[in-house]
Amino acid sequence: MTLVTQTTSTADLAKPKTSAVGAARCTASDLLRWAGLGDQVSDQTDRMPYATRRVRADTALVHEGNPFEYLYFVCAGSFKCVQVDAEGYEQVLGFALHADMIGLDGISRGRHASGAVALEDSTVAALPFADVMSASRRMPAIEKLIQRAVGAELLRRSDTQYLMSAASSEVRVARFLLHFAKRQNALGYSDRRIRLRMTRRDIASHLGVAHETVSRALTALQQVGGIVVTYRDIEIVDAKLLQEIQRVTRGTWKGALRQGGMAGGLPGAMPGGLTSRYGGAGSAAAPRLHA
Amino acid sequence: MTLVTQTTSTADLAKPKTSAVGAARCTASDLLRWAGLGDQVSDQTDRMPYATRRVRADTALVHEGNPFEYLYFVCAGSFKCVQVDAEGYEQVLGFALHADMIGLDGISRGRHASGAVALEDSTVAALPFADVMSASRRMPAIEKLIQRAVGAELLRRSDTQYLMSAASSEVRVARFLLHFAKRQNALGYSDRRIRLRMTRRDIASHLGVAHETVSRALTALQQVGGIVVTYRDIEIVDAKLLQEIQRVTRGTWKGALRQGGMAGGLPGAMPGGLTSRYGGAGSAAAPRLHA
DNA sequence: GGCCGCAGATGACCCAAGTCAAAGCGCATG
DNA sequence: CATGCGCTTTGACTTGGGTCATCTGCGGCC
Repeated sequence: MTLVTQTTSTADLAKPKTSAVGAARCTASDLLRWAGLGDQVSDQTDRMPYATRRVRADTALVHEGNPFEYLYFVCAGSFKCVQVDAEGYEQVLGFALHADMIGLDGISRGRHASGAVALEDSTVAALPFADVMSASRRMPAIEKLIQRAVGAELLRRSDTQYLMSAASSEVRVARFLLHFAKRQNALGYSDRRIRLRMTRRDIASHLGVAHETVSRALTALQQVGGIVVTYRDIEIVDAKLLQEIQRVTRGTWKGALRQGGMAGGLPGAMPGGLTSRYGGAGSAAAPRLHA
Repeated sequence: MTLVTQTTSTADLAKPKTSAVGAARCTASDLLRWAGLGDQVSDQTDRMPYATRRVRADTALVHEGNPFEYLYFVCAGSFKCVQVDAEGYEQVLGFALHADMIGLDGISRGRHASGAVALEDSTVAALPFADVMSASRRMPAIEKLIQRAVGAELLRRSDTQYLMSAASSEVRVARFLLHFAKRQNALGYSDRRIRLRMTRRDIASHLGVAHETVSRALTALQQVGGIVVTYRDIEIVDAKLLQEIQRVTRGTWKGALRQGGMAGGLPGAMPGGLTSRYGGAGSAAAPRLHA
């Protein structure tokens, strides 16, 4: 789904430079600090100014197919990385958060293999690739930064394949949430409260399911007491349960948890529930939103 | 599917060094030539000897979780890259062919995020990562080699996500075949005759479907005249048709080809055939392609 | 040479999830 | 403040493909 027509996004893409709504300067030291390599900062790293760009929500930072010139380091905000197929459908390859690198997939062919669209107003450092390479030859800290970025990117791709390898949609969603929480946690945020910046459609595309299915899966996970959903705010109330669900690659997790391991059984609100499809008998305390 | 128990593969994994059935030496020049960068060879690149290892079919070159020390360059043969999940199921992340690099995903954490198992008797060059990095600092050709390897790896991952983003299993298989043919072609082999070294299960795992479904999809693609299947030898007899099928991301390709574009309809060998499951009311003029 | 085991193909059955439809809500815009 | 569009959720219906089961054929092994 998510047929790309002339939505706001694409409309904005048309205007060349609109996406940059501001510019500033930062140095390699800033990069290192942002990347959590603050201890590697030396005085020489300070003499490497790079431009930063502000990118408004829903505008493209990188266009698929455009020449590869810059690597972008996410200083603030978040992006979705997308490919549009021949039929015009948008495939979400992944999400780039703070301290992630965007554009690495342009290295091999000199053209960006995927596009990047801001999910919120964001700031990136634009690093001319040639400069980065020469800098990394001179400065070990920069080399390390690049290595880490590349490694992280590869890991993210593996993780995505892991997400999509799950048979059940609820398992995919559970994995996505846990994975997302872990990434947020690594950035210093809570690992219990997830603030999703992307739509259900984006998540669905990323997981390879229909967007309605994502909705249903979230509802189901909420009904068994694993999470509390408030629009794009997700609170993980039973990480252990999610972990159990997430482990199930084949078949339905209900069966697996029932008979097999499952530490402490299912939490409170579910006696014989989950019958019909997703909890059937409903009940389970009318989950008010807007907590 | 593909529950990893004590199969031959795993049994072999147990024995430490068994996988290496031979060793030899090669130089950086050899690497560059293998990688198609022969014109970059200079006399200084000759002074970099690396060990090569022979890996027997069904034995592991890299074990998931083991310390990351070497990058492996595939000199001959092919591998499957796998992750084993908590339940013991094997997920095939991708296939490494001649001139591909194995082990890059160990960079970020210092441990291999995935394993690699030889699909046939193969030969790799084992490159100590530290050496590679220092060499690339001194020799632009090596730096380029690494860059290309990283870029190629990232592209392969994108391609995999593209494979798995297709809704229909037949489309996934069509994409896989075309993708595989293209890779073989880039290595100088025919782009019409595909010699699969992996089992249907491996393919199925890679595509995220059941292995029976891969069988059925191959049969279906054969019945519409797109390919001819002889065990693990696949001949692409109508690339154009496969291309059309491959484009369809959502829904069934039959519908899409019927009504929509589809250059010339379906080829000869299907009068009323494919009725039961795969073709429905048939009809709609069956003009041959093969333009 | 005969046996065993695994790869592959195919049929039968059924359910998870895709598709279509509709309704509520929120946010942006004029 | 009114309007409208898109995000989200939920229901009903349909089906692709997962699962289970069987059969064949090839290859390795004793």
